[in-house]
Amino acid sequence: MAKRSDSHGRLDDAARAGWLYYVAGRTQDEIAAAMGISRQSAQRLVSLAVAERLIKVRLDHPIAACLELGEGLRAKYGLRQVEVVPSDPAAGSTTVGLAEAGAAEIERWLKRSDPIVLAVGTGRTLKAAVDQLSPMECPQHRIVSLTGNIGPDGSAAYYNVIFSMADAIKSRHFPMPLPVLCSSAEERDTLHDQALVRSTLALGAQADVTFVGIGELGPEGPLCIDGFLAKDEMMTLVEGGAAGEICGWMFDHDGKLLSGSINDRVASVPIPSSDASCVIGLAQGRRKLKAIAAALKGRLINGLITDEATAEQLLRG
Amino acid sequence: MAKRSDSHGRLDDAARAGWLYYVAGRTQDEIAAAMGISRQSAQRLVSLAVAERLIKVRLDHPIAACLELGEGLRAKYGLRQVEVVPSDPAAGSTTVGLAEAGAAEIERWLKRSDPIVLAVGTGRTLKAAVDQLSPMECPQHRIVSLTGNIGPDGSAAYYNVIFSMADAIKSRHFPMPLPVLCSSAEERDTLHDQALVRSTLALGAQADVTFVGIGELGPEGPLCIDGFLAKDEMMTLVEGGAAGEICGWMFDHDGKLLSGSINDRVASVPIPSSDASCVIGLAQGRRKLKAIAAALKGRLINGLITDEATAEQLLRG
DNA sequence: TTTGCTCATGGGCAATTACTCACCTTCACC
DNA sequence: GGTGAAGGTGAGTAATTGCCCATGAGCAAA
Repeated sequence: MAKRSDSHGRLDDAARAGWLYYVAGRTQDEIAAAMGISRQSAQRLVSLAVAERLIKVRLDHPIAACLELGEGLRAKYGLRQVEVVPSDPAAGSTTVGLAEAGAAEIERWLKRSDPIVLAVGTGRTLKAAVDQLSPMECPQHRIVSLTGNIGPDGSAAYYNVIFSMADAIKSRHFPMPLPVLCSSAEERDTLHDQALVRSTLALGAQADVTFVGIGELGPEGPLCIDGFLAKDEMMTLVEGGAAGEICGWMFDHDGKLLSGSINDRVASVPIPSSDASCVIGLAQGRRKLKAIAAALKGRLINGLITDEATAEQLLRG
Repeated sequence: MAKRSDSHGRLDDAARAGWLYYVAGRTQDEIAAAMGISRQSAQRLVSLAVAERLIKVRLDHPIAACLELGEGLRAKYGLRQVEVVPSDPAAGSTTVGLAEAGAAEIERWLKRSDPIVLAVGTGRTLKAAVDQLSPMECPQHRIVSLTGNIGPDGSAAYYNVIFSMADAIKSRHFPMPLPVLCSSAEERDTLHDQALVRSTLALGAQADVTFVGIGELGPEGPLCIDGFLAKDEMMTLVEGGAAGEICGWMFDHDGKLLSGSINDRVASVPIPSSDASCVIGLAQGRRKLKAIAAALKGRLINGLITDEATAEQLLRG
C-alpha cells in the first residue's frame, strides 16, 4: 500500500486534499475521514498543496490589481504603508480617489485612542484629502504643520492644510507662523529661534506620522505656480539636478536633500526621519513620477498613497 | 466616515480583506489592524468575499478535473462515494488506474479497526482492483462473495474475486459454493435453502460495504464471453429492455431489476440495499455507459469508481 | 548486522477562525 | 417624531487549524 501511495505521488494526494479544502470547502477533519488518514496528515497535505503552488487564488475585483501593485511597491522600496487606488473611475465601482484614500488613512490614525503627533505638509493633493475628512473629536492627538502658512506676498498660503484640518478635526493644532521661504538663511535661523517656533519645530520632529505632498519641479510645478520661485530660479535648480520637493525641501534624483541652493532658505520643519516614524506621501500623475521615484529611492518617505497608473510606472522604472 | 465607507462599497473592503487573507497570507488580526477595524469585522469581510465569489480558487493539477466530475456525479445521482481517475495516463503524473483506485478504496475500508462485513461481486474490473491489494491483516472483518464461484461448465469461475482477495487479505472469507446461474428457479431455491448457503446469504445481506462490477449486455458482454448465456438468450434480454447486470442481476434502463427472465435463475446474493449500506460500482468505458447510467438511475449503487471520460459522458447524458 | 539519517506520523497544545447572541445605528415608513 | 426591519458591531465561545515534538519505519553506508 505504501508503495502504491508513493508511486501515485504525494502531490496527487496533496492536490486532492487541497481541492477538498479550498474548492469543496470541507474541514480538514472531513478530508481526513474521506481519505482515510489522520487529521494532521490532511493538514500537511493541504499545506503542501499551498507550498507547491498547486492552489491558485485569484481575486475577481478591480481592486485586486491595485493591491498587487501596492505589494510590489512595498517590496521594492521597503515601504511600511502603501495604498494604490484605481486610476479609471469607469473601470469599476471602486472609484476611490486619492483624496478619499488619503482621508481614510488619516482617519485611521486619528481613530487611535493613544495620543499621537500627526504632522502635515502642504500641497493640492494633501489639501484635497484633508477636505474629505469627516468631523472627529480627537482631543488626545496633536496636529502640527511642517510648513509655514504665509505666502510669498504675505497673504495666507492657500495650500497650507492645517486650518482645513482644524475645521474637521477637534484637536490641538500647531501651525507654523512663518513664511514658506525666507529671503535668506540668516532670516530663517532668526525666525526659527523664536520660542513659539522652536516648540513647534520640536513637536514636528517627534511626529508619529507625517502626511506630505510631493511636488514636481519645472515651470509648471507648484512652487512656480504659487509664486514661491521664479521660473529662472527653478530652471537653475532643475539643471543642478533637483528632482522634486517635499515641504519645499529640494532633493535630487537619488532622493538626497540638496545642500545649499534654496534649501538654506526653506523655513519648513525638517521632514521627520522615516526610520523612526511613518512618513506618508500622497502623489499621483505622470508629471510627478520622477519626484516620487526619487523620494522613494532616498527613503524620504516610507509610505505612499498613489493611483494605479503611477504605481505601474514606478514599478516599471 | 461612515458615509464614505458606504459609498466605496462594502464589497471593496471585502475584496481588500480577502486579498490580504488569501493572496498576501495575513491573519485576520493583521488585516483588522491594517484596515483599522475589529478582528470580527475583518472576519466578516473575508467570509463576505468568499460568499460573493470574489475569491476564485483554482487547482493546478490534472486531478482537479476529476474531482470536479466526481462532485458533479455525486450531486446528480446522490452518491455517497465517488472516485474519478484520469483517463489519459500521458496527461500527467497521476496515472492512477481504475484498479489502483478501487484497491485504495477497499483498503480504506479494511483499515478500519471496527469490524465490518465487506461484500464483493464479480467481474474483470473488480478482479484487477483486488489484484492490486497490498497484504493486510484484518482479523476483525468478514469478507463475503455475492456470487457463486462455479462456472457454467462446472469449473471455478475465474472472475470470482474472493479467492484473489484471500491471497492478500488475512481475514475470514465466505465464498458462495454455488454456480452463478442455476438451471431453474426451483434449483436456485433448493440450493439457497442449504444451511451453509443460508448463513452466507444472511451475511451478504448485512454487508456494510459492497464492491461490484457492472456488466454490459450484448454478445460481447461478459456473460456471453464467459459462456453463462448464449447469444440468442442475450439478444432476447436486450430486446426485452435489459440494460446491464450486476452479479448477474439484470436491470432495465431505469435500473429496475427485471422480474422473471433469467433473474429467477441467478444464484447470487441479492445486491445489498443502497439505502442502508455503501454499494460501490467499479466500471469504465463507453460500452458500459448505458449499464452504469441505468444502475445509477435506479440507485442500485450509491458509490462509483470510474474514469474521466466515462464520468464526462455520464454527466452529459 | 549495526549505525545514522531522513521523513512521515500522531499526540498535544496554542493560535486562529467561525459562529451565536445581544445591542446599536440607519433608514424607510407611518 | 415614533417605529420596526435590516444590517452592522463587539463579546464570548466553540470549532478549526498550525506547529512542535517524540516516535518509528525505511534505507543507505559502515
